[in-house]
Amino acid sequence: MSAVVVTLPDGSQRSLPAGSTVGDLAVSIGSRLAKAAVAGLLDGAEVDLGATLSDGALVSIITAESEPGRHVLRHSTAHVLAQAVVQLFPGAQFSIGPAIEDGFYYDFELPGGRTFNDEDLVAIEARMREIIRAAQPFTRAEVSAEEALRIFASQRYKREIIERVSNGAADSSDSGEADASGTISVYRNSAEFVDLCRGPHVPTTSRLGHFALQKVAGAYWRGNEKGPMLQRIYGTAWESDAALREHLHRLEEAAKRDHRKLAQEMDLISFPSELGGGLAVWHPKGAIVRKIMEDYSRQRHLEGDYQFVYTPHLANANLFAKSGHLGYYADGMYPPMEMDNGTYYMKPMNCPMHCLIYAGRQRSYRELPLRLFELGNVYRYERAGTLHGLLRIRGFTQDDSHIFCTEEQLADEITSILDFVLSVLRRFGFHDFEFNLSTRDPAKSVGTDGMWERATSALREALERHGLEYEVKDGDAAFYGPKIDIDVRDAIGRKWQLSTIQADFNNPERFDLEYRGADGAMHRPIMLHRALFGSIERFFGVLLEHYAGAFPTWLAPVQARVLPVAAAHHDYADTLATTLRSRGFRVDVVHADEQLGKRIRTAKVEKIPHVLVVGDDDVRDSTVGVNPRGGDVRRGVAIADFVDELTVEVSESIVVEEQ
RNA sequence: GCCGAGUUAGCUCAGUGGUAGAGCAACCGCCUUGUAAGCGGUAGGUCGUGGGUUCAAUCCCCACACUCGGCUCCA
Repeated sequence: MSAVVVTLPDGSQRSLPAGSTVGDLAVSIGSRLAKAAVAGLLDGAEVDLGATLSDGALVSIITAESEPGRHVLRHSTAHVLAQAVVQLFPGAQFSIGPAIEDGFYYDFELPGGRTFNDEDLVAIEARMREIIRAAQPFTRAEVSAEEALRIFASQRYKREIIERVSNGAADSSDSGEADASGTISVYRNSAEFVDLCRGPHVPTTSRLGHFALQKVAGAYWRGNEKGPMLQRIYGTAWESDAALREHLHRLEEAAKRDHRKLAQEMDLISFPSELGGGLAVWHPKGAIVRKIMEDYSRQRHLEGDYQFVYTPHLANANLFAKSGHLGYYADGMYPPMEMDNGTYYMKPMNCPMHCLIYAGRQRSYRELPLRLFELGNVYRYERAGTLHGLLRIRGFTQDDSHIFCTEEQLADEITSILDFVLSVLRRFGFHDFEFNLSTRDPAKSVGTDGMWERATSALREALERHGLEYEVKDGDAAFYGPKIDIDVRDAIGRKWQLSTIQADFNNPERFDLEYRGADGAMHRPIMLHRALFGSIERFFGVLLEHYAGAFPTWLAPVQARVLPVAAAHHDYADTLATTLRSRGFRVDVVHADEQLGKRIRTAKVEKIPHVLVVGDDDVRDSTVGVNPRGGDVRRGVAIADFVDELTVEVSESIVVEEQ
């Protein structure tokens, strides 16, 4: 009997009888590995455990605890979901069902336009568990397009995928169903259920089970909003019940940080429906935090040699025609207003107006880089279904700057902007960044190849000077130039896109911007768009979630609350508050109309950084009892000492994590 | 914009084809408080808005507004 020799990831070699499978290899290595195995990697390609080993292959085992392994579990669970739906809803069309981050989904179309409801999910989940208990094997077969079309004769979406694959027209939206080589494979896991799939899958449904169905949602077939709307069921699946529970717990924790909930509870911001969708009002406690953010931003921009400008909310349509916004983004703008001398629009961006300021007089190379800065209010008509608290809003404020510079200055300027951005974001408690470089989409862009190349390489150079890792997003740039987007990770690891630095050679052309060079000739400047917070509203929402409402002391709406133990201490408490306010701190007092324990609890629930309790001892000794958020109570602290501590804490923006 | 689910007291939520309830908050008393919920009472709602069905609608139907979960979009 002949043998195959394969190489493992550690470089060691193993010999197995010819015809052995990846699963046999796992068994030969060890029983624990065999138990954890869900698929294999054979010469770089993911395969089923049942795949036959080829001589000389490089093989590794994919286990359930790895991300690729969970991906397999999730994908297989999606198949079981489709099988359950097809059984429970005869005539259901099933389209695609990929694994996604933390879970999976599957898209269906039910006969007669029926939709899923919550009870359906319960029934579907029960049926899935029956299928899993039945330990049905996933059996792979490769078939011809003709045979696949016959197998899926009653499944219009599957037929469409098969036709695209066999025409060589498959794209990323077909991934998971078939591979780009045009090989069509199907997986059968019972007599009555077969699905079109590239694989790999777990060997039997018994390997699944640590899953939960989560929600139903509409989703367009192939993501095309002109196409049919399918019913999507989302679920999550893990390698163990412990991992599943942990994931569900993480979701609960994230829900507790929801900025909309916190904004309501903490009386920071609201969205009165009388005002209209996507429009927020800032209540006093939200507004003071915003003011501090803005004051800090202004201070940093002054230090950074930016010049402040102000521009109106409305502008004549001619301006937006000139800037190209009406051509490219009219759908995202509020509808026009007809006025006596023309048509006006709410501004969706500040840049056209900043261009007018630049163009207002002749400019010299000696003025460049010219950095204009504005906290500019803009209005964008976001479609009704896309609004999302402060994170997607129709009226917002950009910390917007437009920098006009020469092409030679570009790389230096971007380099210093990167320093500036990261320094500001760190002050707000973000330390984990990811950078994306978006490049040209030739189908949707203006400017010459040379300009795009030079601007893109300037952005790249700035990233590389800082030694920053970055991902290139091909074709993601705006129509007017390449950009760097900066994502941050928050306290619980979620990613938020915040800052952006964008090169623009379109607006300088459109506005015919020029400067007199050292050579005496006129030259065209390059413009950079740059926002750090992006939108103040959105940034505030992200901060709320990042800190779970427990703002660091420098940002907290109320930095300290004074609680007199009894009415006899009211005067002392009021005097203490006045003293602290005179030192620039935000302090309030709650008199002894309720018991102390109750008032302390209220202050803690409000996440106030310092609760100051004053009683007889304090009146006698000019001291204060300090109860910090997340720290230990100290009695008898001298007022002067507390003022010093608070001063240091605010200036160093020490973050006191909530317990 | 599309699919689905919602909207009841200031907040969080029960509830019913015969015009509504809890907890917290508010207000008023009592308690005089030393580090995370003291006790009692009072008040508070055109049940999102507008139509329709019905003897009767907060409940059923339709439209609209807003919210939520997705899809699509995001300069």
